[in-house]
Amino acid sequence: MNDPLQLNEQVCFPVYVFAKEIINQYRPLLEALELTYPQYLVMMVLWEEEVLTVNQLGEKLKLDSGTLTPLLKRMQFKGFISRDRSTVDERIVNISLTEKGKFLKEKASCIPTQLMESMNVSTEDLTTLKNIITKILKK
Amino acid sequence: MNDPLQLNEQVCFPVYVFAKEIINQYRPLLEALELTYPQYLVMMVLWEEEVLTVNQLGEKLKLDSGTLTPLLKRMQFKGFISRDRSTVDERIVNISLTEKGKFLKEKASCIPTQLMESMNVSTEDLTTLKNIITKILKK
DNA sequence: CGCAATTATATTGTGCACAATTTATTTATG
DNA sequence: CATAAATAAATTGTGCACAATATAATTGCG
Repeated sequence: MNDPLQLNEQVCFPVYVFAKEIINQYRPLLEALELTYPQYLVMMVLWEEEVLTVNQLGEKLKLDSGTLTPLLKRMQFKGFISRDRSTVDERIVNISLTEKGKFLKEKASCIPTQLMESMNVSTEDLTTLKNIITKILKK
Repeated sequence: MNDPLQLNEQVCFPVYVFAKEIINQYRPLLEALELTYPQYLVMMVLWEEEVLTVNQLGEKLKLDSGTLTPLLKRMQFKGFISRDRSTVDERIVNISLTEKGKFLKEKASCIPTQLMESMNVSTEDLTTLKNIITKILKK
């Protein structure tokens, strides 16, 4: 009988390493766009929706204001987004794309394909992976 | 045709969220042992091997000295490990368990089971997950 | 209306994670 | 043997990630 307190026995450790490895694969591609991986996630959400509150971004990306506030300030400083406090409800900060931010989508268009190539995985494994993880996360 | 630059289309995003979620599930369990997740990984390796250099730890855990040095200092401060510069080769720092560190294994023994319960996943999905990820990481 | 509870964001503090560089030691080579 | 190259940790700096708390605005209830 194997010791469950062994690294090899763990499922969580490969997941942890894999997540880091994905971000490392993204890094050089995103560097060309002056984005980090979490910042790229923010951009993806905004390319879909244009305007979102900090809260809504946090719900979609599973990040809290302690992470998002400084991250968004850095993105604002780089000119990709603007942060505007709502006049209707002054507690709310609306995040929207600048023109520069909108244009960035074109430059990013090749990234998903490039990443797939660099990971070199079958589409089948990828869908299985996604399905299982999504199922688990639903709880 | 779907836009590949949409969050829903991504496989990487669920992996990223899942990895964070795993660590969040561990957090309350590990807090009782005064360990963080990366520190727990170090302990697991040392429970298997007793003595390892910083480099060897880094290879097993896929972490570099910039991460490990301060992390190991915190673990030393808490009294779980000792850090001893090798007399044979003074570049090397050997990491070993203290008595307190060895005893901690008993307190940790219930963690794998508890975590499985809190995640509430079938063993089957878990093995599939592990197999796919391990296959990808081999490259 | 007035004030307590709630909500939205920001701040503070700790701990990774990693790139880039530095320091110290060891090894290999001319 | 001297010194250049390589190796092992440590340091520095940036950027998450999250807990805990603070601040400010809004809502709801007596």
